[in-house]
Amino acid sequence: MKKVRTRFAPSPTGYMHIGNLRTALYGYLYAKKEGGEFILRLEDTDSKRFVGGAVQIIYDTLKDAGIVYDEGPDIGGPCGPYVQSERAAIYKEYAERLVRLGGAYYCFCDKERLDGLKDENGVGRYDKHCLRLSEEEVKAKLAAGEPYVIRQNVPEEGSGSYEDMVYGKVTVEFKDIEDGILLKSDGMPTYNFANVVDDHLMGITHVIRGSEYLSSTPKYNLMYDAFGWERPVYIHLPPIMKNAHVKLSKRNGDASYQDLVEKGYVKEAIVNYIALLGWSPKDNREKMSLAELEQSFSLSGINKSPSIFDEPKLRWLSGEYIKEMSEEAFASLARPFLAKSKAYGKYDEAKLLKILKTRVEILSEIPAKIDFLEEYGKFDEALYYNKKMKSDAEIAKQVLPLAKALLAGVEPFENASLYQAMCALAQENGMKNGQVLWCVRVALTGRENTPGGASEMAELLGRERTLERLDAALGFLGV
RNA sequence: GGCCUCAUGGUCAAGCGGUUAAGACGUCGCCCUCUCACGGCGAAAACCGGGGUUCGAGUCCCCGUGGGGCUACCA
Repeated sequence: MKKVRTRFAPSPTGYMHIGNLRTALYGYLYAKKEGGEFILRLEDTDSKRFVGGAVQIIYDTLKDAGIVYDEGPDIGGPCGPYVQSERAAIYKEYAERLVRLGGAYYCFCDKERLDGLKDENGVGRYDKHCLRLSEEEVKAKLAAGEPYVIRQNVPEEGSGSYEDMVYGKVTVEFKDIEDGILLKSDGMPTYNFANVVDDHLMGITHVIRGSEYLSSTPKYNLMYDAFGWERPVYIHLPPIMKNAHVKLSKRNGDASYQDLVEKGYVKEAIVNYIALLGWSPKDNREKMSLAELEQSFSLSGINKSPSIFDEPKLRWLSGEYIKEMSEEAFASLARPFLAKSKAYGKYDEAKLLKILKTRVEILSEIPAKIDFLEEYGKFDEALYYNKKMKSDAEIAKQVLPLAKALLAGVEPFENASLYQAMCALAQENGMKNGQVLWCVRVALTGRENTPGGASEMAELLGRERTLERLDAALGFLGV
């Protein structure tokens, strides 16, 4: 059995979007699962689309996501170079060979003639005009230095079929395929050609790519056949959609991997989530580490239909990862976001992290959750009202002075003892625990919702600030 | 327009001729509870339509409808 070799062949034209990452992930997972190799190749044959920095983003993203390749531009390998723009001579040689084999031909048609072939809707295929040129004519034109391209010679009759691992049998009539350009006039190959040559030369056994190539695969097979090369196994992936009609893409400003990380989604959750977009394991598990994915990945679990990227679910997964994370791991992930809060550095970090851990799903929620520690000012008395607690501003006027006196002396000034003391206070005054606790919490924070109860908030603020705020709250109430 | 392809709750997604049509997210309700959250329990919610095939169809076939893709000297 031949060793499995898969590849991820992105075009460095910008950010790495989720769909791209998933293609890379599946290629990686399949190779790992089969004990094979995963290769990174850069498809930069279109100089017009080159975007500076895009290559680095690809390296960084893969590395960050834990997708490691065995061969690639930056690490080398036996089939290099792994950058198509550095392989121009190779494509030229193979294109010429394909011409000799009858699978392609030189074409000297200019733009005007080509445009003339199209109808008012811009539809119309090449008419094989230059295929009829004699060998001498071609030689003469070449010698005269006329610009040319090399076109694929697609049969006018018959059809091509192949068995896709996820979509099953796909057949396309040759008459529906145009004689596409393989080698451009600038000497660079088009994707259609480079991809075939490279996949063969790099020993790729399984081609994993988006479904947009489903119907053009027969023409690639025509080339494999003409060269006498073994066709790879094809695995086409359904698209990931932004909504029912639009594919997820950076062009639309949709979330890229980097964006998601910056928003504070846990990386492992992102990888986990995109693995589940278009694929599911036999046992239907959802939360899986990369290592687990490597174990359970299977082609048979790949779906055919497009799936919509659902941020709420990713959010949930991210929260799951946070909850089961160690304190230390959470601390290091949370710190940069903690630093964005005004409260940063002014409170016991361990205590902050503790109350945050079960309340945060994405790290960027952190600042807003603790800003009340530093943002405090007059607030609406209506906050004291709570039907279930049976509390309101009037109750607060009674509770707060008592609480202030009490809290001045509680030792230690910690959650448990504070809670106990406040409950005792409630009892002594014939009140419900909630009446005291609710009022104190509101007085201390000025917020309807806070990441913890009255006693936790008090501990966090410390005695001094707690008493200050109680005073201030009393002042707001006009007491 | 032509060609390829897809179609189970709002979303992801099991199912691969016989099921009360899983599960997860989200939503809603209840419990826990010092708010929020966590945790626990529960509910609502789906086989695009029409023809076949079959004793029996979400599952197979055809047509329709709707979606996506390709139809570039882009990948």
